[in-house]
Amino acid sequence: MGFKIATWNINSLKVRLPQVLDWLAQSQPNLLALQETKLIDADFPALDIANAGYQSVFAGQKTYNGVAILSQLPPNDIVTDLPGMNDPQRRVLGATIGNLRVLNLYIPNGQSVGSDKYIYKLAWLENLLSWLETELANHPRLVLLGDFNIAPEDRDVHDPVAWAGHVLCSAPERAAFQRLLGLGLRDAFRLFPQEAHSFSWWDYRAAAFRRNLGLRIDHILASPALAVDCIACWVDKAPRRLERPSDHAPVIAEFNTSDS
DNA sequence: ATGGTGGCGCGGCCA
Repeated sequence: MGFKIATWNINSLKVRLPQVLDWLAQSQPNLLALQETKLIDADFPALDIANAGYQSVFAGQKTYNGVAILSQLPPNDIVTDLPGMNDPQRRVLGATIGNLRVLNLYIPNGQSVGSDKYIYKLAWLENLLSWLETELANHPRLVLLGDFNIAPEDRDVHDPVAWAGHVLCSAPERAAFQRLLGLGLRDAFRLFPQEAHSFSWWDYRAAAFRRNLGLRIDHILASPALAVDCIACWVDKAPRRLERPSDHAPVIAEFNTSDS
């Protein structure tokens, strides 16, 4: 038997909880990483999620950010910060689940190239890269997943000319993504043939989803020892079609269970 | 059209 892991920026878990519960029931992932929960921990709907068969671990804050991992097996060795960053923003959640090290990330958006938030994003990525060297050394079977707020290549962008050099597509952001791949991580989505114009996020404005004007910024990266077991990866666009959707769709990766 | 929509929370920030 294999297993499925997923990531979904749900842009408020309070609003989207019914959609998350429906999606869990239909898709039956072994693990779902959420970003932008926008809930303090005291308000996290752990009971509703437990009734759906999933344990929860979460690092929340009011109004902005917030990450959570829902899993069928218990999470251990939980981490909620990048080492060396004293950051009140809740964007990181690491846990060991079964024989898998899971790092759920809500990478900063960056707002616009050159802004303070963009500088923060690049510094954040530097800290992430340093941390990952240690994490990968300690955990051969590691998955890094979440909202990266980076479209790695032009084929991940509906209009690469219009987006050229802009935030989410700029050269320093893409270089940071390539350095993640340089650590041996594999972009699960690109391990397989995919339809052209495959995206994971569409702006709420200008009927972007209907016109498929999107970006692929939500990713599942697998360490070498895990990537060899990956058998599929896809975007599930169905939740983006619902009434009052998140602006992101879930991304799912499926793996064969390793013998070793 | 230098805009547009959505969440939070009630004015303005963030995406």
